[in-house]
Amino acid sequence: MSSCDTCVVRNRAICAGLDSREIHALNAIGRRRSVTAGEPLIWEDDDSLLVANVIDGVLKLTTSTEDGREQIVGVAYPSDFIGRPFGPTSKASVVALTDARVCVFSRNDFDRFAREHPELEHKLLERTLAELDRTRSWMMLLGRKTAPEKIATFLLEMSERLAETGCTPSFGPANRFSLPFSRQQVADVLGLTIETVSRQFTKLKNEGVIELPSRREVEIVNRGALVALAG
Amino acid sequence: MSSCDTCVVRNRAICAGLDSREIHALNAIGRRRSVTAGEPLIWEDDDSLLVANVIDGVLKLTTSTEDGREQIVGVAYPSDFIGRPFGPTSKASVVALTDARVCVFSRNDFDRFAREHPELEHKLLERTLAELDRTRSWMMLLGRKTAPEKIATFLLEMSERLAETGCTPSFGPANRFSLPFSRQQVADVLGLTIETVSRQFTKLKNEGVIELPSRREVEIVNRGALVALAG
DNA sequence: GCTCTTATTTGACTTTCGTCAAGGCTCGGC
DNA sequence: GCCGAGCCTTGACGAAAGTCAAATAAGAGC
Repeated sequence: MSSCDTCVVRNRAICAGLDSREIHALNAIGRRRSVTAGEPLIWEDDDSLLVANVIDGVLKLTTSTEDGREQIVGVAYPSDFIGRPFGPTSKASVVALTDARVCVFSRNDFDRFAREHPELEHKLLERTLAELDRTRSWMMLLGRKTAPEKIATFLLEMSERLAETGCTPSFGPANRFSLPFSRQQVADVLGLTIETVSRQFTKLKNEGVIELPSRREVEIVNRGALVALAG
Repeated sequence: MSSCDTCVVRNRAICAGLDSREIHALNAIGRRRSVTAGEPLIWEDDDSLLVANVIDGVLKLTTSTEDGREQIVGVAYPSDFIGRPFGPTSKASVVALTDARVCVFSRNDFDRFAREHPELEHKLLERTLAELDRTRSWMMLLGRKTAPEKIATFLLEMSERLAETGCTPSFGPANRFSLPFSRQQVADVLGLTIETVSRQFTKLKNEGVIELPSRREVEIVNRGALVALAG
């Protein structure tokens, strides 16, 4: 039995739509790998040339300047695809935010397989287009929103994306969730400093918009206010 | 004779790789359209549901907040693909920066055609992946770079992208070029205000890094300095 | 339960960039 | 060549967010 048969993201990842023979072939070139929180999967500039599907956990995609400033340019959740098939490798690191399991492929193997399976390429295309949309709306946030707007937008996005992840069919956005990010990582997503993030969180708490039961936990108390603040 | 036969971007756009029968079929569902500078091709939120290839000219992709702040989230040059095939339409406007010619398709027609032509989907996938890379590196700029760094990076990128456009094989980046952007539009690309852009341009001119022969013309005098400033 | 390490919060101060307000320059039309 | 509308530049000022420094709190390991 191939590990794909028991894969929890089998029907949501790009593998969906492949028949059992194809799945078997794909399984033959891939392997499962666990990554512990904080561990890198791909380094910026490395040419390890691998791509992967996220099975479980959350990973960040980052780019950095030489002097160490970091920007998180993407976040990968279960069923998301990671890496850069075809053409040049992109200059981004992938690091696990939580303990994670991924299904990795050598880029060459994956490229070859994909070229032979249009249905897979189509799934990948749809996913990439959706990711581009999301990335572009994040550009608006980075370029034009104020710190309070950024924080509000971020919390709303989190409440949606973390709700999707669950196995139970989601009933809309979650009002309470555990952030997969530290304060510094939130800052790296939003193009802010850790101090500004902290101050904005505190401000929202004092205004009764959110509760912060622990460092990573967030509870949205007044969603309407958050939506209004998001701009 | 189909208009594709004389198309100047025929070998660079996603149409490349299609055989003459396929090109004929694609030609049948598309039509050429001219857009004058400033004219919109797609409105944010409109469901005109069209996609297009850029033949000639430069167009901007923008998103806006309700209160009128604008962010340019992409720039389309000749041979680039515009629009959102498959799935929901993305909330972005497309407006011509210069007079432009595009080859437009109804989204439904295009989707159907693409699903039947894996080679075209593959080209589109490669293009979308490349665009995602570019967009992500722009996120780093928006989130983490200072105004001087943004301006320097912008000028270097312009000198590269505008060089590619020419018919003659490009000999590296152009040192003198005509910006397809007004100052306000440069500000909208970089997440700055028009005043800050103007001040930074003036500063670079005073430092002898660039020359500004006219409003839209830029000459890079000291590329090394610009690279150093870009961070 | 205690201690140590590390993340987070908070405060005071600085810097950068945005805002507001003139003024000047271009370029297209005559 | 002259005129005028719209862009662009410049200056003075203010506000938002960054920096630096210290205090506090939360977990991890014992």
